[in-house]
Order: sequence, then structure tokens, then C-alpha cells
Amino acid sequence: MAGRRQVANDPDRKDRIVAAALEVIVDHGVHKTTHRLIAERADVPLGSLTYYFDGLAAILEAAFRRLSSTMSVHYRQVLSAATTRAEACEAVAELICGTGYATPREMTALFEMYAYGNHDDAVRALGRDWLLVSRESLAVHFSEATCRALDALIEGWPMHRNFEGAPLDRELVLATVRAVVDRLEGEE
Amino acid sequence: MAGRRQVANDPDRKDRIVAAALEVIVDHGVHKTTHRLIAERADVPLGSLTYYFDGLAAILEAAFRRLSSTMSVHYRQVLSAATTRAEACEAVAELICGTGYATPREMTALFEMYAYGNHDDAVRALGRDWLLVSRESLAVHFSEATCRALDALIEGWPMHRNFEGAPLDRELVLATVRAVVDRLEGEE
DNA sequence: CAAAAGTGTGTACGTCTGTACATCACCGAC
DNA sequence: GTCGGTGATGTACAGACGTACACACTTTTG
Repeated sequence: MAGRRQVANDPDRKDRIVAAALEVIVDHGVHKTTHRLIAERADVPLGSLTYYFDGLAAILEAAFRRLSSTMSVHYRQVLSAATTRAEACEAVAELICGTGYATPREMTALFEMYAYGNHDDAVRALGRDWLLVSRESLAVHFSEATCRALDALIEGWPMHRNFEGAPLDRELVLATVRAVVDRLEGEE
Repeated sequence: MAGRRQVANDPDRKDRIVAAALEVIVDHGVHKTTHRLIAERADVPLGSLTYYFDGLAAILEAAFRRLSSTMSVHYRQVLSAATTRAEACEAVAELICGTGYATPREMTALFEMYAYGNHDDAVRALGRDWLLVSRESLAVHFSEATCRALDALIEGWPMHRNFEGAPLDRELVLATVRAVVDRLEGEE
């Protein structure tokens, strides 16, 4: 009978590969992401990639999984810290305007994920999950209808910031959020 | 002196290539878009692509230019048909929920464009232009601040529809649009 | 100790890629 | 007719790609 399994020499090597893959995706785009670029970035031999992963698609899926996981955490943190409706509105504005969620690099990665998800079932599922997570975080404070509307704002507005390059007008964002919340939830 | 220039055998061949490129992008994603796939789809010889375009990047740029042009037209049509504020709100809801703007295939193409734009300056500029066009179309009916908020909704909401697969709740969309407009423009 | 088993790596291979370019088909000028 | 000259194409090629796999190394087993 086989005894205790041996321990990997470098247990977090797999994680390093995934992290490196995400960086390559952000810097070059999925369309120019290759085994060799990732291996170089992660400082591991080329063979490691095929040893730990079943092809490039598996690496990309792991990278995007990491991305959505990272963002979900911050997303939930910001929203769960709010206790009143007013605070929740400010939290939403913070998500839209702030630099914590959706840094420029994360936005780039998110675009790549959305685009790639349309051609890869596993990543598409990841996108759906991410949608549900964000909606659940909002659902603590708002009705389902309001969640859908706010979610659209949270996704759409940072996209514009990404193209314009200029920071968003926080007052305007907050006013819009409050307008939606007041209307759909009923004033106060 | 050289006489009249000869006429191309197939003057709209270049257009066919661009159209085919966009289809390949939608079906396979930019990351799997190749000269050969495009040529096959357009039913032109491989050599035509290098004859008409300076590399794959140029083809992709032309394809995305075609996309944003197509969408701009419909976008403007829907918005310019409105004469009152109420009609303009319904036009915005139509853009978000309707099947004319942002068919599933167009949404996929748009994702590819946004993702690719982060790695190609020409396409990035295209994204900025598209942003300005949509904002100008809205500016006919609304203030600049309102345009920004509505634009975020118009971009963000169809993204969700894309992932959920289910059609949007038109009543909810319309109510949200009105909420934003009423608050930012002042009630009536 | 030797042997076996498992972990990790460097290299080599077949395929596919973008692109250059010699070549062809066609048309107007003479 | 012959002869450029231009639009267009099929092919060939160098390089990059994903991936398989023989091999080396380390640890456990006997």
C-alpha cells in the first residue's frame, strides 16, 4: 500500500504561476499570453506549466478565478461595513469611484475575463458567479430590483473611467446612487 | 503619364474581409483570430489580407471600427427619434433592453473591443470616440451630468443581460432611468 | 545499502502562425 | 499584335507556439 505522499519541493509554485499568468494577461492581453511568457514571469521552467496544468485554458481559468476571488473580497468588505442605508449608498459610490476595487490593472483584467468568458464555458460560469456574489453583497442593504440597477452602475461606470482616464465625479455618482435607491426603495 | 487607373476586380473585397474578421472575432475571440480563419470566412485568398492590410492589428482595428460605426448609427437613430424627455427616457430603456442595439453577437464583439483596446492604442481611441458619440446623442436631451450617469447604465446593464442570459425587466429599467433623470435634471 | 516510486525539468518535435515575394492575370498604350 | 504596368494571388519560409516525454533528482520503502 502506498505510504504518505511526498511533499512538493515548492508548494506555492502553482500559485506563483497563476499570479504570473494574470500579470501577463493584464500586460499583453489574452491574445498574446503564452506558456513561455508566464513561465518567464513566474521564474519557473517551461515544463512546470504543463506539469501543473492541463493546457493554457486551464491556466487562464485559474488566473481569472484568482481575479474574481480577489475582487469579491474587497467588494464584500466595503459593502458589509455599511450599517445604514446612507452608508450603503456611500459604499456603492466608493466601489464605483474608489481605487481599491477596480484598479486600472484590475479593470483591464476584468475586460479580458468578460471577453474570454464568451469563448470558454468555465470562465463564463466564473462571470456568472461573480455577478451573484456582487448581488448578494448588495442584497444585505437593498431589494433585488435595486440591486440589479446598482449593479449595472457599478459595472458600467468604472468602464467609462477606464476609457476616459479621468477620475469620476464622486458627487455625481453619489447623487445618482441615491436617486436610484430612493426611487426604487421608496424615500426613507 | 499614366492613364486611368485600373479598377479593382472586386472593389468591396476589403469590406468583405473586415466583415469576416468581425465574425471570426465574435465566434472565436481575438485570441484565436488568424489570417487564415478570416480569409476562409471571407472566401478570399490568404494573400489578400497582407495585400490590403498591414498586419493583423490593422485588420482588427478596421473590424472594430466597423463595429462601433454600426452601433453608433442605431444608437443615434433611437435617441434622435425622441422629442420629449419622456420619450428620451423610453429611448434609453429601449437601448438597454432592446434587441436592436447590442444583440448578443454585438455584445460579444464589444467585449472583445474593450479588452483589445487596452493593448492597442488605435482601438483604445475607437473606444473613446464611441464614448463621445453616445454622450453627444444623449446630450440632445439631457445635461452632461445626466448623460454620464445614463451612459453608465447603458453600458453596464446589457453586460449583465449578457451573463445572465435572461431578458431584462423593462419596467425596472425604465423606472431607474426616470429616477436618474428626474433627480439630476430636476423633476419636470 | 539498493530499489522503487514519485516530483519536477530541459529539450525536442510537429503544427500553426504572420508575412514576404515571385509569379500570374489582366488591361491600356503603342 | 507586343509590351509594360498594375492588381492580386499562391506558396514558401522562418519563427513561435503548445505539448509530450525521456531523464534527473529526491524521498520513501524494503
